[in-house]
Amino acid sequence: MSPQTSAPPRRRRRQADRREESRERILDAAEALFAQAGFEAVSMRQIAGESGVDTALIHYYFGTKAGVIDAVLERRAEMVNERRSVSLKAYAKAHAGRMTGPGLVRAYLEPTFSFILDGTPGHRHYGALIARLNSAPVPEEIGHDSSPFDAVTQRFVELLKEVRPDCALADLYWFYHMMSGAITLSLAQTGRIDHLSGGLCDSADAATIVERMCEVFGKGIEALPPARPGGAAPQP
Amino acid sequence: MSPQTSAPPRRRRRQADRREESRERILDAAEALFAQAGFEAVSMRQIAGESGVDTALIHYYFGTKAGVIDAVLERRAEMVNERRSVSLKAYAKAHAGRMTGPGLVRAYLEPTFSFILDGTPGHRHYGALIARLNSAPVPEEIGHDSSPFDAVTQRFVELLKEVRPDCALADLYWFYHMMSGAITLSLAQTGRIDHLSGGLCDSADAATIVERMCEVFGKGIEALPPARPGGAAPQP
DNA sequence: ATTATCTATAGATCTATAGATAATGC
DNA sequence: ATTATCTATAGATCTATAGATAATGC
Repeated sequence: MSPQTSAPPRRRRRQADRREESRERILDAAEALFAQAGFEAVSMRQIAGESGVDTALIHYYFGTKAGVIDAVLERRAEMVNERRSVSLKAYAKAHAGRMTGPGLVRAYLEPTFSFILDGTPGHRHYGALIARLNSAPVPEEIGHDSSPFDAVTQRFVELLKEVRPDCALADLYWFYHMMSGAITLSLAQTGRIDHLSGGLCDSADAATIVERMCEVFGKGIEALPPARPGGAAPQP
Repeated sequence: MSPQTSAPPRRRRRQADRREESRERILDAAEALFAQAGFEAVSMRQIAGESGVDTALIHYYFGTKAGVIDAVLERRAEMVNERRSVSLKAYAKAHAGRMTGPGLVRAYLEPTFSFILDGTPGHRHYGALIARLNSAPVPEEIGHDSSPFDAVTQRFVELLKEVRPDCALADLYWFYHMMSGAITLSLAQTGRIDHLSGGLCDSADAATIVERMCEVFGKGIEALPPARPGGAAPQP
């Protein structure tokens, strides 16, 4: 049944292909190891061992260890970000003037969870890695130029403001902060909630997490207080 | 103005005091460094340097590097946990039969935030450290026997069940998971929300965080769905 | 006599690079 | 001629311990 009939359809791989394959193998291994043990706990030798190349080759492609994690993050960051951005834009357009808390929350969460938790093992490792980075102080030398993410976040807060125009901006940022914490812990996939719940919860069940988060945060945003006159004056 | 008049009131410190002081200095330095950079990124030499002792002394007191972080965590864990436990018990007793979402959430959050975020710098470093550990896979070799924390968490979920007896237990665990994420990110004190909000939010403002969380999660718990007949049957 | 602390160092890493070699590209 | 890959190693760590020394305790 093997299609050995015709001449081998793909000839010896070209350099560009081998290059790309080696780079990907290195990044896959690094992504998994960094997610599992943290950047500092992983050695170049381990990455080399896991990916079946020599440490010298990793340096050849990525320069330094910091270069490796930068490449790991860059490889997926733009796609997540782009999906979030598109989803928010679509929701805002389709529901202009009648956006709801749960609807807006879902527009933000859906692409995140479906891309990362429902993706390949590599995507899940990436999620666990950014959860780690997100819980560390911001100027962490390595990777993580957060500016593209920040733009989408600002847009999300602007839309929150349309759902709750009476709220102080600071409180909407706090609301985002809470959601962000819940997202981060979910992407971390630590297995703690599975253990705590005696198996009732499954960290990998992205659909359920999204539903519960839409409910809780969609309703929760209604509970934010209206801007207090004593507080910082909303911009006129 | 210096009270040089009387003979030095405290005589040469005894061994037990010096021992304790050295241990504390080491733990303080380690706590701060681990919180800032993560366990693996910190060397025994750094801890020694920061605390003004030799690396050999750290090994003398704590055996290994893992022993150091164990001691760092143990030093504060019980107090946080005890405070949470007492607070929950008091709330449950005072409001038996008429507990509310916001009230119960506050009973859980208050001791956590007032103890850690409003404590000494050491307490805040401890908060940032457990935030890091919380975002890492669970069997992390080091420290963190979570069982005492787990007991209080289980109690909290039981009380949630009294507020929302119609909910599936799994969904109450998911609710706890979301809260836990928001707590974790708050304790991490990464400064991201301060930056994102252009200074409108202050990560160190424990009182505001607690208020907003009580509002959002106190209301949010109302949004959880009632147990679905198709789902796992609630225990009779 | 015991305990706290320091000196010195073994032994095992780890990152990074220089330089050789083999394959592909033109 | 260029590019991918390996060999070998320099140089800088890092954890941990053995053994000496100084102070306290009894």
